[in-house]
Amino acid sequence: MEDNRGIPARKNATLKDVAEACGLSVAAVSRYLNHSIKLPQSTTDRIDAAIAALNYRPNPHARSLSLGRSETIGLVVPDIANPYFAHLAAAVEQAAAEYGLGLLLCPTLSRTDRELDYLGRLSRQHVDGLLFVTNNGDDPALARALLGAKTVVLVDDDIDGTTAPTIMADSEQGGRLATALLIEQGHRSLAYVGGPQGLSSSRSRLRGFRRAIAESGQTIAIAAELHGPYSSAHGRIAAEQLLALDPVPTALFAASDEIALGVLSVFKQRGVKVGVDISVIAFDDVGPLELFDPPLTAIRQPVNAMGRRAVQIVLALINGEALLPATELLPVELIIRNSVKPPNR
Amino acid sequence: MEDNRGIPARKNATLKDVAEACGLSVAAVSRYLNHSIKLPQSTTDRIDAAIAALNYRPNPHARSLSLGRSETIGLVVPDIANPYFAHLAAAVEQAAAEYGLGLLLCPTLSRTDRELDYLGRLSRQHVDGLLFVTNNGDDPALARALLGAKTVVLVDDDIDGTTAPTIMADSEQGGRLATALLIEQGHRSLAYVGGPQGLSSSRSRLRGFRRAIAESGQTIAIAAELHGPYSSAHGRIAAEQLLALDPVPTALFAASDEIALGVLSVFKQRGVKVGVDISVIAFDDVGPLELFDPPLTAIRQPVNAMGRRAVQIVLALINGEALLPATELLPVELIIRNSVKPPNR
DNA sequence: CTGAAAGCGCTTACAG
DNA sequence: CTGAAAGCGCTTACAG
Repeated sequence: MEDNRGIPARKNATLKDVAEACGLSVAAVSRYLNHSIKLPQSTTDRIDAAIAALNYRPNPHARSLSLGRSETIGLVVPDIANPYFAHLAAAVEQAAAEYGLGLLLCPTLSRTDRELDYLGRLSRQHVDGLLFVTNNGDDPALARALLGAKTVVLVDDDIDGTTAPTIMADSEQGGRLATALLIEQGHRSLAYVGGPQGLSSSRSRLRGFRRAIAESGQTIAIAAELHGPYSSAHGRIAAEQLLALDPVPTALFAASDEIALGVLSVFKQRGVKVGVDISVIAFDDVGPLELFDPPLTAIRQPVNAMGRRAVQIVLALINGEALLPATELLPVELIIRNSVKPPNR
Repeated sequence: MEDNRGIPARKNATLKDVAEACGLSVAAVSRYLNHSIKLPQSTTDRIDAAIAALNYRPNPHARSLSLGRSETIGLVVPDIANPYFAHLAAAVEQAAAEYGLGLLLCPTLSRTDRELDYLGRLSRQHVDGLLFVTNNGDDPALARALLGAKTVVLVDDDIDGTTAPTIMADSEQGGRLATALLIEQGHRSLAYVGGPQGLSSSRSRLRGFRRAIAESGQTIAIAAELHGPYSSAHGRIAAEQLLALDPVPTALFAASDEIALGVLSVFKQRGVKVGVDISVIAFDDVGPLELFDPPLTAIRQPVNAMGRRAVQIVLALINGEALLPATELLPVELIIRNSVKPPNR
């Protein structure tokens, strides 16, 4: 029993130190720690005491090397500064921690080379699994690289030509709900300001948009269907385009919060009153939309549920459990605020 | 030379495989890879070819175990879903990647036990260094644990009684700039809605607030100095308190974006017009404040510079370089928008 | 059940 | 300069 208060340990205790301290073999202690052995209470007490006295904690690298896994997963996202991904990361980390997994952050800035690089880390067992969010789902090189990866779950979007399990929000239903609200409020000239044309998430939101129109039984003009990155820059460009239209549509559905931000900033700048001159509904609902001018109506993505579910599935994959259904769609929710009003023309 | 297109490698190539493939010892290849040897061009070509053919990549755990370091740092933050920390994480990750360091995400939800746990991971060499953001800087247990940690840099706030290098924004200057703007616009009754009283960041912002008042040469009433967590919940409570005052102050300085969000939501709910009934200035400037109603004036923290600088310093610490000045203050910036106007009473 | 020993895949002090 | 070998700290198949 050593007295080590205050003084930083000269050297970390190893399993060997613990074993010696209580007169056992390292194997016995290791087995005890990994719950693969049953020992008499008196012995386990001795081990616990030695661990406490020596302040022993296993070296994770030795463990990883020996085990061939790291008990760490990676979260591959385009940009962690984006509030949507930040929320996703928080949800993922929390779920991962509950399952004893560490989380390595892998932001790609949407660069395919970085995405491939992180996939490489997976095969080197740097991480045991990867939660993969990409805006390059239409890149064949990515799809090819993904084929060899057995413990990847796609989040938020799928990738053409892969069979990896996928967790997504029900984007089509979201697009449908959003558009139905616009129609219900009386709008008859609508625009879709979408994400990248190649991405399934944006295609689904567009499908929902069209479907709500078809289902309405009304004569609705589709003033525009615009595509581009899920960015505020794209939102700004789209807003300019819409304002140049004649007539300007009376309502628009923006496929992400970020796009809506860009749209709103142009409208604000040009004096276009949201909810009066034009109604706007967004998709994601992660920003402080309730504080916007006016508070923004949006479709809320189930970020927490998606993060948690993705962790569960990657863990099942890591443990070699039976294949799960290829794609899971999680329900979205309509959050009504003040940016959708009946048209005033 | 193997043909492995399409087929996932049966097993990852090791250094031994590479060495055998080109008739060298593992030591030679290892040294070459670590740049601690000079080999003839013909030899290095052979090695490079073998590495490419076998698709060799070093096993990071073996390397870490052998080296006693992991080339990974951890970022300890209260909550990654908070936009301020999300931006910080993005900046840190980018800088870390440039220096070849991985980034492990360590969110604490401000729980001291989790903070201590992450500190433990550091001593187990799970990570080589830690960038540490905490709201518990006044907790003596934390300070004690930090004493033994040689490769920690404190970010954003310091911890009482530690000597760890610290990177912070110049909060006092920020508080001073913010308050000076309010005074300059004619306000004579001000409130400070601050962060936790025990935290140096909030104390500094308060110091700046008082200093600007003292320096103004005007007679200024300090209507309130409120303290609480850097959260929107605290902002909401504070807003209620301020509105209950008689007279209500004509302007307030909120010590974080989050606090401002809470304040604004109460004001919105109660019909208090920001910029008309009361002026508001925030601190952080990471949210889309320009889209708020009205666009929010704020002090901008140099998040990118802080993240980058913190990585540089932790790296210097890891490399055992000479101690650097204890605390670095990075300059803040006043971003004028529309939430501060002259008082109308 | 238990322990001695091999093995995970690297790095590097040491001897040639 | 170069290679054989030890060592990093675990886990676990194997033999007792």
